[in-house]
Amino acid sequence: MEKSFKCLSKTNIRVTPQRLAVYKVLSEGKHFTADFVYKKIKKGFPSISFATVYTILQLFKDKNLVSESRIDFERSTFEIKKDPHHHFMCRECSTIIDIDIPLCDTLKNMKVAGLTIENFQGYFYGLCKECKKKLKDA
Amino acid sequence: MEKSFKCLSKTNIRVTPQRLAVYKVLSEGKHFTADFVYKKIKKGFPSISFATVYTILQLFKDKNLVSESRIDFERSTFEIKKDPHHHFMCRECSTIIDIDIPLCDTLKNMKVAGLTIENFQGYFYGLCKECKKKLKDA
DNA sequence: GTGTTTGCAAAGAATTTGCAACGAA
DNA sequence: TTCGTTGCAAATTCTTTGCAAACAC
Repeated sequence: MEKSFKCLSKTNIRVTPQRLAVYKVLSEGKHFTADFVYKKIKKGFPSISFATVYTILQLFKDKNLVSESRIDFERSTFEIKKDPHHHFMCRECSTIIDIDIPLCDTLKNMKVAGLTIENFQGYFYGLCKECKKKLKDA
Repeated sequence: MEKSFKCLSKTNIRVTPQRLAVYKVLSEGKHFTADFVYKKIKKGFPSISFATVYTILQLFKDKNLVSESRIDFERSTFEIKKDPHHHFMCRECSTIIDIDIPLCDTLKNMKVAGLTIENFQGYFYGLCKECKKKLKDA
């Protein structure tokens, strides 16, 4: 019936209000810190605990429902798992943006010195459109 | 006279034994955590403080002498700054290995939605040769 | 000499853990 | 009922900070 509910039960985990709440926040499609997810849920669900949010995010990662990124050195961000893509973070406003460029073949089929590559994350840093404008005008 | 000394004074920072020590450890060319650098120095220089190591690593970063990587989500690693390259980390033994493949042109000259890309880090995850063998034999 | 750097201990921030109470199946 | 999940508070880990003493130039 409900989409979030389906996604969760599909992975054979027990569906709880807390898990649904975390999943719904992430379903907005952006990149969120654990802290942000916690605060957002807290509003409509005051009894939720920080530790629970962390536990759930970890569980979702294990079940391949979400992926974690560390483009921001200070803290992890989480997003609903989707097709492989890269990330950009603005050095001014810290906004994280998806970059949907295909991996070039050298990267995709890479075999280096016997390494078995299972996963690749491209992190791009720089200035977003708005911050570039702001800095130029200043 | 000494190579490390030259590298440091070149950037107009004061040359101290602590800074030389940190620089020498990093000069081994691998990827080290702050903790590792601290412990390594501690042996021949027992009075050195953890805070000093962090301060120095930060300074070196500012002066473009070293670069920081967060391929390991848990902690930062530092290495002497060199030509742009990527990193691989083994999911079994956590070893970090440089990957010296050229960026393909799509990545290098990328302009996406008005973003100004200043820096790019490619993080690869998987199994190193040794761990792959170990797992296969087991 | 003087302003910078160090060492210490304490603070901070993100994340994890132990455990009793609670709740989904 | 039963075992998995939650909430809480405390613990851990990494990193930073404030400040007086020590030191490079």
